[in-house]
Amino acid sequence: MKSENISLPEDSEISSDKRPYVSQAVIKRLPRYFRYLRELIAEGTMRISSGELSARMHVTASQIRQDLNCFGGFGQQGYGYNVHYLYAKICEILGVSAGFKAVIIGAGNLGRALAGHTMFAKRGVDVIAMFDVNEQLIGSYIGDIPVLSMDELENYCRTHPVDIAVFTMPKEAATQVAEQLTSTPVKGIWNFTAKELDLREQGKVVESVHMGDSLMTLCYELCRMQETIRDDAEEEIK
Amino acid sequence: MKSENISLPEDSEISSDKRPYVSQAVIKRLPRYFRYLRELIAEGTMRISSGELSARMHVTASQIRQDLNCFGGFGQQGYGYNVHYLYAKICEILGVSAGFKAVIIGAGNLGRALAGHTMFAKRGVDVIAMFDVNEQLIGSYIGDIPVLSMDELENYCRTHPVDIAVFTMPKEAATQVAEQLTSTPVKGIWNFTAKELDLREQGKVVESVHMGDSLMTLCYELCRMQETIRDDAEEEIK
DNA sequence: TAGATTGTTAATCGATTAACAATC
DNA sequence: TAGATTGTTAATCGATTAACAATC
Repeated sequence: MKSENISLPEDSEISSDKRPYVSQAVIKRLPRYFRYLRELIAEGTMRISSGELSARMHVTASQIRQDLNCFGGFGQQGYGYNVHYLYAKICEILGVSAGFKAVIIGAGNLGRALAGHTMFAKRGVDVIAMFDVNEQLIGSYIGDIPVLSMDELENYCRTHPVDIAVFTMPKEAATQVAEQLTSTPVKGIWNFTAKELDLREQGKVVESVHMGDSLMTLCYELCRMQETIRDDAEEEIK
Repeated sequence: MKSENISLPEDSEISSDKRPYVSQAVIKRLPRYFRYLRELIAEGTMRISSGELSARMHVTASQIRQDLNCFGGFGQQGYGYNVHYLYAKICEILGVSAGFKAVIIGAGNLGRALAGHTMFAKRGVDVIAMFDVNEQLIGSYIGDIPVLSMDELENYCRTHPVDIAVFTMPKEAATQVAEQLTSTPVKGIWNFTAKELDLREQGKVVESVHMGDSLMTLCYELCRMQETIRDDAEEEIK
């Protein structure tokens, strides 16, 4: 940063520069960069150009450079990008080293599938507890994660540094649980229920995994495919 | 449709009209319409205008009309949309009545979570079998879905009308299983593994649920939120 | 008929791609 | 220095919104 004697303009520059608008389109692509960079590291690749990466990821080199430059100049002209450095930067942007703590609400199959997944650890998220209404499960452990009673949820979240609540309980409970979390430090909901939640007013972020929507997109594509086959067959007859 | 005596121009019109380009952006929104229409039906609402629906869904009325008109004029001037009719049309577009059959590959927690879900039935997809390598599970039932040996997968898919394979097994197996499916009638892969699959050359559609990406998006938002809080605090000090 | 609301065209906005000067 | 590749600006492309004529 250039040092100037007049500090006022620089100060105001920082606060406006610090939060440049990054479009949702770019944000949604960041995790994909994260995955590919991990792959490159696993392969032992030290450096990569936007051109090489674009070939691998099936996107344009231009887009890669454009995306990365939303957050700063991570590359070097004539050289490309240092894989380790770029990965570190992406991790920083995505909060991998932020030490976020999560609880899973619902210890059914889905909750257990997530609890047993390496996904959280890979992304620096620490799952510290699970909650369920099932008396049979309360007190047990899934891996090394304790299953606690739903009755304790609110109190637990108030007395522990929980950042994220993962919603894997039946969707009927979603609204009520969301309410219980209003006065806790939980700031993010990772929602697997079909219920659409809007907690912006409570100052919480909701990220939903709409599995049903994904399935329907697949079905749509299958329909189009069948149409194409049928049309081609008709074309044949002609 | 207006009837004309000269039929040739009409014929060519149909084949070019039948597959109008529908953007990915529109396609990704269709399942959301599906969900809101189900909600309206459950509430007993018979008719809705694009304006009312837009308020509910937090999108513009213009977008709703634009989206729906990609597939045809489902509304009526001065009236709006008949909820049941529109729902039927959306179902048709999304293949809800196409009778797609699916198999789930991997009877672990995730596979079982999906098997027990109402999601498939609601979308007209019939899960007819599950597959696993675990001898303990083979021969058992999850709900009314039989768990079969992975060894039988290829043969089963060849002798049954399977449209969709759901990938819930460890990601290490993804490529190999995809290969096993090449010569089967399976045309769609619903992929829950972190492995990126491109099976366009084999004429298959892949729809992936990248849960890890979703989690990272949430973490990104949490980071931004914390930044804002910190910045506001600094602002306070000044 | 008058009012409402669609279907559709035109205007705007944003995101992607191309191009190239800067620079390692 | 010459070659390579970034960072960034400008051009293009596509998606969203606005507007309104058509029409129920």
